[in-house]
Amino acid sequence: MTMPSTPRPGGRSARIQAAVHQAVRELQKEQERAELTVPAIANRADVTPSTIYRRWGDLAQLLADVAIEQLQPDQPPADTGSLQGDLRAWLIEYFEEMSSAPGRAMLRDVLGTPGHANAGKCDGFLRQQIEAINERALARQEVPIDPEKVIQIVVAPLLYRILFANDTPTTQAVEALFERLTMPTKT
Amino acid sequence: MTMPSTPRPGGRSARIQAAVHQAVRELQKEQERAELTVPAIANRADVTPSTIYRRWGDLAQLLADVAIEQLQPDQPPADTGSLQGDLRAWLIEYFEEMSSAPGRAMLRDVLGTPGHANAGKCDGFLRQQIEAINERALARQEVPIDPEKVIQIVVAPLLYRILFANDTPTTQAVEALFERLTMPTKT
DNA sequence: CCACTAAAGCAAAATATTTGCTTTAGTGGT
DNA sequence: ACCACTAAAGCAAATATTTTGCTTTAGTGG
Repeated sequence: MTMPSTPRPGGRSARIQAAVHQAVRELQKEQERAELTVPAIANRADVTPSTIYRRWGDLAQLLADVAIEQLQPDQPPADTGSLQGDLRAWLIEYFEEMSSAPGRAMLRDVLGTPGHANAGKCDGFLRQQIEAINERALARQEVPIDPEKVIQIVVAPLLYRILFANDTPTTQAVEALFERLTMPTKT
Repeated sequence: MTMPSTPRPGGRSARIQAAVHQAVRELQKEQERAELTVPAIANRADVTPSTIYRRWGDLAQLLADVAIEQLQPDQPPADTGSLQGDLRAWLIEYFEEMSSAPGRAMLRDVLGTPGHANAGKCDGFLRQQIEAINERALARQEVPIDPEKVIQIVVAPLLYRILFANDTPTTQAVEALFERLTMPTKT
């Protein structure tokens, strides 16, 4: 039932994909976006451009693919000893990352791409992390929080500010929204 | 103090811009995005491609420019007789538009583009419309609503769903969030 | 070890983008 | 009304990119 994302996971395909992804990440750090071109990436990855075009279609889709990979959480949220602590710490860190220039670029790459699959994964990752926090909370006999609520009350407004208002939410702004989660009757 | 967006508003520049914008809108309706290319647009607009490249830089920026123009409200929100009615009606219509395929495409074009100026305009338009509703409310002796609240509580979560969850919010979903605005103590 | 297949390489062709220079349309001064 | 001036458009040659048909290679299963 496991449909592998690459038909031959252990082999050449995977190596090429890794090389191309790494080339993208390297070049993103080294130069302007304007010079981040498919031939340049192919060259750095020691691959022919046609390989990239055939596998990813175009630059936008490749960048979205790389962005998603980087957006994927590599660690579970830190354990601070309580659900509230875990959630607060994770939210602060998450929005610090998303407000940064590279974070914004990743969001652009993911949202600017036609296929919705990528944006959907972002949502998935977010929920996974919240679930992970909830599971730890359950193990501690705490009462879990509705992930949907976290997203609606904290995540969505902050992403709105980053995406539409070009605002960089301060830690205080994150905490202010966080409070609404736990003190639902307060304004 | 008015810095004109085009240096010679009444003249050739404006005509060319109009022709190019219209060409984009026409072609967007007629064909796939893949065939929506700068040379094709130039051809339809009876303009040389280099004009487009020099004025807009590339396809993405041109599309973002056109999207912003279309996102700009052409009418003030409908007058239903009360602030709540105006706001509810406007929100429902707004999210119907944004959930549609063309609406999503416009959001993609705007958000996928590096310069943040465009996304910022979206936020501006939104607030303008809310302000317009508030001004009418004031004229009716009603108490206005904080635009920031509307955005945080209703707009941001719905945009999140459209952008990240590929969800098409129902009218009921819009209304459910709308209620939170006016009944702040309820869940 | 051999046959099979999916994906990569290669190179030529097709497209798109950039660029230097020329031409045109609008602006302001007389 | 004319003339000089300028910003933007047109044009065409030079580059760069993307696409494509075919060949080669690496991994898979028998």
